[in-house]
Amino acid sequence: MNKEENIRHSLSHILAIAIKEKYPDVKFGFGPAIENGFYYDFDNLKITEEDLKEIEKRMKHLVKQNLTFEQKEISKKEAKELFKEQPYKLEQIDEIEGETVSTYKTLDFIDLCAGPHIENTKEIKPDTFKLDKLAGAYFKGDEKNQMLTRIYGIAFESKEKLDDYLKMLEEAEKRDHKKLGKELDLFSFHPEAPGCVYWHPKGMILWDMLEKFGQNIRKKYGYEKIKTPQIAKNNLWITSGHWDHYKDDMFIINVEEEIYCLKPMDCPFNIQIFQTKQRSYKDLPIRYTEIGHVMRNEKSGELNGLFRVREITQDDSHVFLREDQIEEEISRLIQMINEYYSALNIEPNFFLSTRPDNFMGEIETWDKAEDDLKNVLQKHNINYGLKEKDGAFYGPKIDINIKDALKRSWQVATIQLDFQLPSKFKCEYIDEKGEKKTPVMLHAAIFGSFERMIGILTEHYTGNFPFWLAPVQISIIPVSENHKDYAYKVKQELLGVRVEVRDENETVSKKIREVAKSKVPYIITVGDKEMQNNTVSIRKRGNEDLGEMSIQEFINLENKK
RNA sequence: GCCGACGUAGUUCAGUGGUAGAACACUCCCUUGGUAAGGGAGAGGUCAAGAGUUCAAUUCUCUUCGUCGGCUCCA
Repeated sequence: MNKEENIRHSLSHILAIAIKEKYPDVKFGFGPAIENGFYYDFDNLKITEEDLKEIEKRMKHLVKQNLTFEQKEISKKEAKELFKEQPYKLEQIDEIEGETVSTYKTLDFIDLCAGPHIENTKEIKPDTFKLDKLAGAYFKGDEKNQMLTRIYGIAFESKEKLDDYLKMLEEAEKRDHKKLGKELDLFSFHPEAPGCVYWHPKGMILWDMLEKFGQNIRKKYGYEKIKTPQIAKNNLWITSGHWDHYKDDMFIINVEEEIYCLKPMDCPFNIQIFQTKQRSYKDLPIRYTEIGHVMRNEKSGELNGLFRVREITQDDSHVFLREDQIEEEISRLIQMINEYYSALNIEPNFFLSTRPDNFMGEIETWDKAEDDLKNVLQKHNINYGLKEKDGAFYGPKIDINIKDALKRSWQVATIQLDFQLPSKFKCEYIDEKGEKKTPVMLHAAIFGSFERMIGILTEHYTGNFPFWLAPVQISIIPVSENHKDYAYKVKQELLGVRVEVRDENETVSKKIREVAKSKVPYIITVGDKEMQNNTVSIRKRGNEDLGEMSIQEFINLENKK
């Protein structure tokens, strides 16, 4: 434990004291140190963000009193007597191992807490922390439990570090894809279709380029493109097991007294295509890829810009294979993922997600599947985190997460190893002995969804998309009316490049300003000089003047990269 | 879904219990231009929607919808 963490932990304790003074009847939950600060959960606390200011003031006052934290181990029996009015603390006492529990005392406030804390609040400078925001949070993170009121604070060792953090938040705001999406005219949302994206022409270029980029790589790895229905009868998902797990989150339509669903995922359809023929072991692996439009009724509070939508477009793949092909095929997928993300200049963070509580099938099968995934990760020397119990109900997964501007982690790519669905659907192939066998299935998405990926990329590049992705690649600004024709001539020579000619009746400065704000990679200016020399003057995004050159010189320059 | 904050012109935002404001964008006119805003005029709003309190509500209260930050969830 480092000092900063001790400070944060101690501040949560001080927060509890300040709250207790003003709201004597509160019940205390947990109050840990977290990244960038701390929080404390309270029950029976009705409070608004307005009140936080006063509490923060009181905390600063308390900190200045040079208060001490006295640690004391007491017996569980003693603790239960001490915390008899505190139901959440009593529950914690029962869960702590051993005969004694640790308490910390400051003034006359005693908290159940393993610590450690700093020794004295004089180690905390009042200008290094502040209360941040309010949130509801379920006790122990379980939806079935009571929702407590959580107060978040941010705290650092020094004012400089706090200021750096606040500055990072400010910068993150500028990178926010929801803001950039509006400014760069990429997409919009409307109240009539919450969680569904309206793609504008410029956003659609990003989409199309990414789709092409992805499909080219998929082709190279032997994937064949398919397309499957948007709605289907619910028995399909009863068979797959999704109905049991997710029916509340599916969009359901009644048609002629039957129940249809908007498809929430593509897998069963892929299986049905596999089943249209008798398959030989020699046919495997069969690799399908699909741009899958799936609809999931995500809870309203979970929607978040492009990161969490209800209408999701996955770059989905399903591979049917023999057991002896598992490692090789997963290796190929990892290779493919690395190829994608290195081209996008993004570092993928790998995770292994293991068997959830509501799993389908046999534990032995799961253990083997998890081992298979581990082996491949190790073979590729990949450092991966563990997401325990976070697998799909039909199989464990390798997930790839990427952080947004606010450093929140979002799952993008996923590789899922599935022994369950093929057998649920009685999928089979004929092996070399002429016997029927059930294939294994891999589910994989590389972007995850186009929506989320475009959100992530927008924040990653702060809207400064690389040349190949930029919706407008070059803006040509004619200096005056007389140079318009030449500007269009230059445009014609830049065949296959997304070029716009800014010939509206405005000053050059103004047009430069507008184009620069729209983050176009290159600005070409043409006037008398260029017309005479048959050249263009080029300015690169970021205000770098490349000077005058011929169009061919410019093309060579960009191609070299 | 839950907790909290927010919702005023196309956009970014002021503002008020008594006829609704700016900047940018838009339209028109002047200007024919050399690297981040040339000048002028005009148009544009049921102040998210609904209900209540009030002589009067964009402003106060409640409900609904939406957005954001968390929690939960994420096949």
